[in-house]
Parts: sequence; C-alpha cells; structure tokens
Amino acid sequence: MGSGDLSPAGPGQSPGLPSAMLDKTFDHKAVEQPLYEGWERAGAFEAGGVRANAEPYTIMIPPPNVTGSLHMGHALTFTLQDTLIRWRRMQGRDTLWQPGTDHAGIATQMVVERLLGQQGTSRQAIGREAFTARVWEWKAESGGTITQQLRRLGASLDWPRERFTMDDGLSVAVREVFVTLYNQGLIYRDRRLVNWDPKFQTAISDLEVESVETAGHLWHIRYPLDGGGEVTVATTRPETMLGDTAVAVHPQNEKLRHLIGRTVILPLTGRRIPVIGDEYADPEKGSGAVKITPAHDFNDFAVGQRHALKMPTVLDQEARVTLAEIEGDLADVPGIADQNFVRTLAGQGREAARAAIVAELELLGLLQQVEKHSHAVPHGDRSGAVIEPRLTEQWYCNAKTLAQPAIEAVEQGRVSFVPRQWENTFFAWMRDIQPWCISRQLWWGHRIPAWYAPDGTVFVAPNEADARARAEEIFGAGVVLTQDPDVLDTWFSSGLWPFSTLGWPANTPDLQRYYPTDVLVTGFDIIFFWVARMLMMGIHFMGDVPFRTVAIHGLVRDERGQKMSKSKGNAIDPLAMIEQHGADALRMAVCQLTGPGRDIKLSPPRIAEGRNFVTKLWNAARFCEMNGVAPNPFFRPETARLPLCRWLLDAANTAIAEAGQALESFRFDEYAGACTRFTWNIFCDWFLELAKPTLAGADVEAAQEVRDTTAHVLGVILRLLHPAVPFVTEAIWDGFGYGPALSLVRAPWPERHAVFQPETARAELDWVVRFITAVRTVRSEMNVPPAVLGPVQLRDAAPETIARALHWADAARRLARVSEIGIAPTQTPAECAQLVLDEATLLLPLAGLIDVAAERARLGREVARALDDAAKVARKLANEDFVARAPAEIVAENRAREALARSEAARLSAALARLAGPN
RNA sequence: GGGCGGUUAGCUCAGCGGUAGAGCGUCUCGUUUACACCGAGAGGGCCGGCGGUUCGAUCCCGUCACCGCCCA
Repeated sequence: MGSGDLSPAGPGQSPGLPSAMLDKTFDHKAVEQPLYEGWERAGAFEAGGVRANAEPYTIMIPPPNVTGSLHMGHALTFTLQDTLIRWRRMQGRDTLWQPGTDHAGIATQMVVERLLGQQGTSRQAIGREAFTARVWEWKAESGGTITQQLRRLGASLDWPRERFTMDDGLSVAVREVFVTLYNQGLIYRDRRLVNWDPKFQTAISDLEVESVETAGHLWHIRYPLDGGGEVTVATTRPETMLGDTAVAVHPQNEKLRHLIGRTVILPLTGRRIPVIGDEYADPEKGSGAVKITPAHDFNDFAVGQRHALKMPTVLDQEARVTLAEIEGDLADVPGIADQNFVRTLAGQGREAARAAIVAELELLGLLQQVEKHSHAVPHGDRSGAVIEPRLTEQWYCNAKTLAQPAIEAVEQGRVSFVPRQWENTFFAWMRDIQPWCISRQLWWGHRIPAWYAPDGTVFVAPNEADARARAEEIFGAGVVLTQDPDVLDTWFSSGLWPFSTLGWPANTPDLQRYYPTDVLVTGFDIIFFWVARMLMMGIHFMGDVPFRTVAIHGLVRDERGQKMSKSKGNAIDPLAMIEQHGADALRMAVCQLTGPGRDIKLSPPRIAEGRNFVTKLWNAARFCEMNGVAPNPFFRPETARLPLCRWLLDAANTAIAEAGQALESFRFDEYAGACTRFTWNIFCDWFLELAKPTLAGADVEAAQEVRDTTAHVLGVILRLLHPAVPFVTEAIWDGFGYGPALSLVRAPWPERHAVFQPETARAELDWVVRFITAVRTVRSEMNVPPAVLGPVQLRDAAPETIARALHWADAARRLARVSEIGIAPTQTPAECAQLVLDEATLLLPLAGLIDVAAERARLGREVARALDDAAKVARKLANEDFVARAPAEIVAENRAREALARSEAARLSAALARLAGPN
C-alpha cells in the first residue's frame, strides 16, 4: 500500500492482498480464498468467545442435502443469510450461524446404490450393515462438497459447530423425541393408504409428490347387475378394477339411486360386490356411478372406511399385479369373468395389465366407450415414478395435535412471517394437516427405535437394552427381539435442528443462550416441509418457538422466468459465476434483485452488473490511495468545515440510516440500492470529482480536511457494504489499514455523526450539482465539443450565487468545461446559449459554435414547458374544492410551484427576447 | 373448480393517495492522469381494461381480462 498506511499489521500482512493497488480491476481469484481462510483460521465467524456477554443473534442454516452441490437457490438463500449475520456481527451481536447438512435418506441411499451398481453389486447383496457402513464411507469422502462451496460463496458459518443430522448427538435427540411422542400417544402405528414410490419401494410424504397433468383416457365399462341390467362406471385406471369392492352412486341421484342395495358382478374376477349410496359419487361426472377400489385410491379408501368395505390390494410393492388377496374370490362367469385370464395378469406391470384388461373387456363387449381425458397423475419428485396409493402399516405422527400450538404461535405473533402474506399460506395448510407418515422403507436414516417380541408386542425405547429390559419383564430372559426395519423421514430429524444442534436433550448453556433463534431464512417452497415441522417440534419439546421471524424469499428463475433445473439445461452454475466474476459480484447481484418475497430472475448480465459495482468501488479506492487518502484516527466528522465535506458526511448519514432500515426489514434490494446510490452516484460521481481541485490545490489545510473526510467516508462505505461484498471490502480495508488485517469482519457497524450546519452544505452543493448539470445539458444539446471550453456569464444573480460560482470555478472547468465565470455584459452577445438557474440566468457565449436559430427554438420550447407547468398547477389551484379540502402544506407547495414555473417562464422569455432582438 | 401472487419505459423491477423512478438496453458525445467492467447528455410510460371512493388514484375498493404458482 501507499505511504499513508497506518495499518498496525503493516503492508502485505493481510493474506492475499496485492502489495499495491495497481490493477484496474479487483483480482478476486487471488484474494478470496486467502481472505476466507484467514477469517476462518482467526475464528472470526465463531459465536461466544469475547462476545459471550453480548446479545446473541442466531440463524440456523437450512441444512443442505449432504449429496448436494451448490446451486443458484443455495447461492440466493445463503447470500441473504450471510448478509444478515455479517451485519449483526458488525453491530456487536454474538452471532451464531449454525452450519450443517442433512442426511437426505432417499437421495443419499440412491447415490450410494448407484455406486454399488457400478461395482457390480447391490445394497441387497452386501446387506444392511455393510451398506450403511458404505454410506458413511461415502459421506466421509464426498459429503463435504457443499460445505466447501459455501466457503467459496463467503458464507461466514461457525464451522467448528458443524452438525449432521445423523451425528450421535442428533440421533439421541431423534430417539428421545420418538419415544416421548410415542409415550404421549402422538406417535402410533396405523394401516392406511400411503403414497408408495414403486421405484424406491418406500412410503413418501404428500409433499414429495408432484402432480403432473397427463393426457390419458377415461374408460367407460359396463358392470353387469346380478339379476339383469347393468351400470356403467368410468375410470382412468381400469387395472385397479381387480380390487373393486363396491360401486357407488349418489344417494340423491334420481336416475341411479334405485340401484343402491343391488349387486354387481365384477367383470373379469366375477366377484359379487354391492352398489352403495355415497355422496362421493358425483352425479355430474361420467355416468354418475363410480367404481370403488379402497386399497388403491385415497377417495375410495375413505368410502371404504365409511361402508366397511373389504380393501384387497392388487398391486405389489413394485406396482405389479398381485392376486394373493383376491384369489379366493375368483369365479368364472360366462361372458363376464374368466379366472384363467385374470391369472395371466399376475406379475404384470400397471401398463401391461391395463392394456390386457382393456383388450379383454373389449372382447367381452363390456367396454362401452373410450374418451380422451387429461388428468393429474402423482409422481415421486425424486424418482419420477408414478406413485401408487398403497395400503400398508406405517408409523404416524399426530400432526393435528402438534400443529395447534404452532398455529397459535403465528396467530399471536410469537412468530411472524416476512412478508406477512405467507402466514395465510401457512394457516391454510396447518389447519388441514393430515397424519404425518414418518416411516420410510429405507436403510439410510434414523432407525425406528421400536423392537418387537415374537408375538408382535412392540417396545419403544431409546435403545435396545431398555427395550429388552421391559420385554424381559413380560416374556422372560432370552426373549428374541427384532428391531423395526424402517427408518424415519428425514424431515423428522430436520424438525429438531434448531435445538438438536445446540445439544438437546441435554440442557446445555448453548441451548439456553441461542434458543429461540432470531430469524429463519428460506424459500416459500419449504414452509411446510420444514418450517412447520420445526415449529411443531420446537414448541412441543422446548416450550418456545424455534425462531421469532421467518423471512421468506422467492425462487431463482432464469431470464425467461423458468425455474432453473439441470434437466431443462437453463441452470446457471454459481461456482462458474464466482470463478468468472467473483463471489462479491454474485452476492451483490443477489442482494440487488431480492425484493420482498418475489422470485428473482438471475442471468449472467445481472451478475456482471454486480461485478461492475465491485470494480467501481475498487477504482474509487485506488483513486483515494493515489491521492494520499489514509485513515486518520483523530479525525472528527463533527469538526469538518468545508461545505463539500459536510455535504458528503451528511449524505453518509442518510445512507447509513437507509441501509440499516432496509436490512431491519429484510429489504435486500433497498439495502443494495442505498449503498450503490451513495457509493456510485454521490461519492464517486460528485464528491470525488468535486474534491479533485482541492486535492491538487495549494490550500494544504483544505486538502487535509478533504483527505480525512474521504478516508472517513470510504471507511463508512466499506463497512456498509461488507455484509454484501465481504471480500473486496475487507481487501480494501486491510490495504488502507483501517484496522489490523482481517478486522473488517468484526468492525463496528457505522453510526451517524453530527455534521456542522448540514442544511447550508446541502443548499450549496445542491446548487453546484444543478449548475454543472445545467451547463452540461445545454452544451450537449448545442453539440458543443467537450474540447472547447467556454465562459459562463451570470445575469440577475444574487451575491451568494456569484460567490458560489466563483468558488466552484475549478470544478466547473473540469466538470462542465467552463473556462471562466463572470458577470454578463449589458449587451447580450449574439451567439450565446442561455439557461435559467433559480433567480439567475446563465449566458454561455460560444461564437461560431451556437446555431442561433436552434437556440431560439430551444428557448421557445423551454418557455412553453414552463408555461405548461404553471398552467397545470394553476388549474389545480383554481379548483375550490382542492384549496378547501387538500392539506394546507400541499396547497402551499402548489402555489410555490406555480410561482416558480411563472418566474422561470419569464426569465426564459427574457432570454429569448434578448436573442430575438436586433443584433 | 378453490386460493394466492402478478400486470409500471424495449427488458428486469422499485414506488403504492399529492409534479412517474432505477439498472440494463437504445441514440449522441467523450480516452479531462480512479474506473470504457468508465464518464456526460438524450430519447422512451393513457402505471392491463372498465367502474367506484376522493379536492386529487399508478397507489384504496369493486369487476373483467391475461400471465404465473399452489391446492382439488
């Protein structure tokens, strides 16, 4: 760094910092990794320590899937979380951002099974124990990918506290919760329909099922009635008719209700099934009669329960036809049913069975009609397989009971969503919550802590020894116990994350200190999966909500608004973006684009914009460095006397207030906007430009004040921006020696300082900016080449205006190409542009460069515009209702506006007259 | 079918009762020793349609249209 370096650490001691800021662009590749490693090594991200007595601020990471790698959705959510945590850390809070990953039952099992397949073996071949050992091995080798990628993003997580949902401690928590809920009657076993994934051969949750609108058919099938006649039913799934146990018609259906109580001879199987009356049968749909297959349809299951129907299963765990439960009922009925045909279906897949059944019905003349029909077909969101509702025995959690306190917590405001809108979505789902199926037929996950005696008696206990002790009381020593083979839904353990990571069930100091956490940041797609579950579990087991605020953000989409996905090929790889433009560029773009709860359309040009900002900041710092700007610990902003400095310090106060307010309300776009406006449009575009004459001038005292102010405000900018762009700000901070190396990460958040007479400074600089802009505009409109300097002459100017103009003459020369400033002669030069600025008229005599006719036309347009403005306001003021009813200040404002427009019009007319007059 | 959100400059989006804003893109000019990943200037909008409330509506209310998402 330059000679002004005050860094106690000395130049070059900050890792990765270039020895001098010579490059015109920030070299993120050279700087990011050493800075991050430096922070991490120094423990800069760790909670507690010297801040053990500060007010805590905690965010739990939504644990990414251990098989995952960083995608744009992660980049979005973790950038926002890091921005919040870095900001609060700078505010002096004891910040804990809890890192970790979840074990992702299905996904992880899939990954490892695929590896085994490549080695020519399989999960089944090596057995359960070897398989789980293999998964742990995989996790040790490859499970750290995403945590390394989070470091690339700059995420300031408290790494020594990293947790994994399958860790011993978290597993203890899972078992404790399971046993407790079981003992409270809130976990139980039940036999009901689940969403069965025939590919993975496990139950999955409602939330893991995606409806896909599919073009299919509606088959109208004649069901003969015992004793003559028939009833037609329509179905999208004819293969399930093997399991029909009733035909339902609506009890008020005039046309069909007479059939209730009669018997149908089910085609193909020959089973005799009743016609029942049930309101589920919609008279408007199809024929008005509907076949009921309780074991293979959720609605039919409910009908079956109401009417105590049998519920035979006809599709096995791989969704192939199985006859085991209907074999005894098979009968031959000429022209209707043929056992031999039905037996040929055994073992066939759904599609093949469907084709065979439709062909057979056609042959029998029982197929009345085939209609094209589009309907929603459930698919497993991970497997992509068509989900089969299947009747199985599973473990359930009584979500209804657990949901009630969670609903109340949100209703009472103990938890609030930002934006509030999402609370309605939350309520809608929670008030209609279904029993939560928590068992999964997988090997990777928390094994259900339930052991069965040979007669099926179940013992639920935190470990086998406890289960055995209780079993032996009943069955005597040596009883053989078998543990339930199933594991728990991954979300079961994720739901405990806010307290299991802090040591629960032990009542640790961490738990007392950091629970409840402050904010949960996540996308709306995860509200039910995870937010709801943490609320239920947190309230039940901790007696308090897990977080005070849920900040919901949108999803990342591509530039056309499509969801990013690998299969669509429209995904942007955040790591490639980091590589190309730097982590700061990506993070800045994310902040700029993140409005309140809306989806964000991210594309490479947006990230380039973030990169442009980083470059701008870098170059501003380079300029400061080249001009001997250095932090002065003795500088007091309150003592600044130059209007330019006071104006900047005042604007800095505004930026500090705006940035803080924006972050308080999770408005990352406004935060980025406030920082950008101040840095780029005020500090760079005006302050630095206006400061150049003083920096190069002979007034040493003034130059020093400008240097001190510049250093102070650059320090403010670096601190304001650090949460969004941590790398470039820390690099500059360290380079200038604002503190020891790597100290920005824990530097205090900027505060406002009193400024001496800010109004007069604002008035003066506001005038300077308008003066320069006005001259630039006229010159540009008149096509005056920038190389040509020209004088400005003042007419009708107040003494204060003349003084200001003379004082800022150097700046005007640089920024507005003004050669000299003087008083206008009585006789207006013939070739001269004129403009009105407040009370004064500015003359720009430019002989040979001004087209007088064009200038007359321009002034004419200006007069018309001013008169038009005045007339518009006058019309408003002529409205008596307006004057009588509008607030006085609004009326006064309009009066002033009218007067201003009239005086401007008058001055412009005078200018026009001078030009139009005899020359 | 039910619910939610959206419709503002060519594009992406802020604003949400008192004179329509930003970034990108476009056009013109510019290499004045921080920055061309830059600077200066300009053009560009019946704020989706129709009603209503109000002195005043892009903003509030109703309704319709179209586009998304979620749930049946």
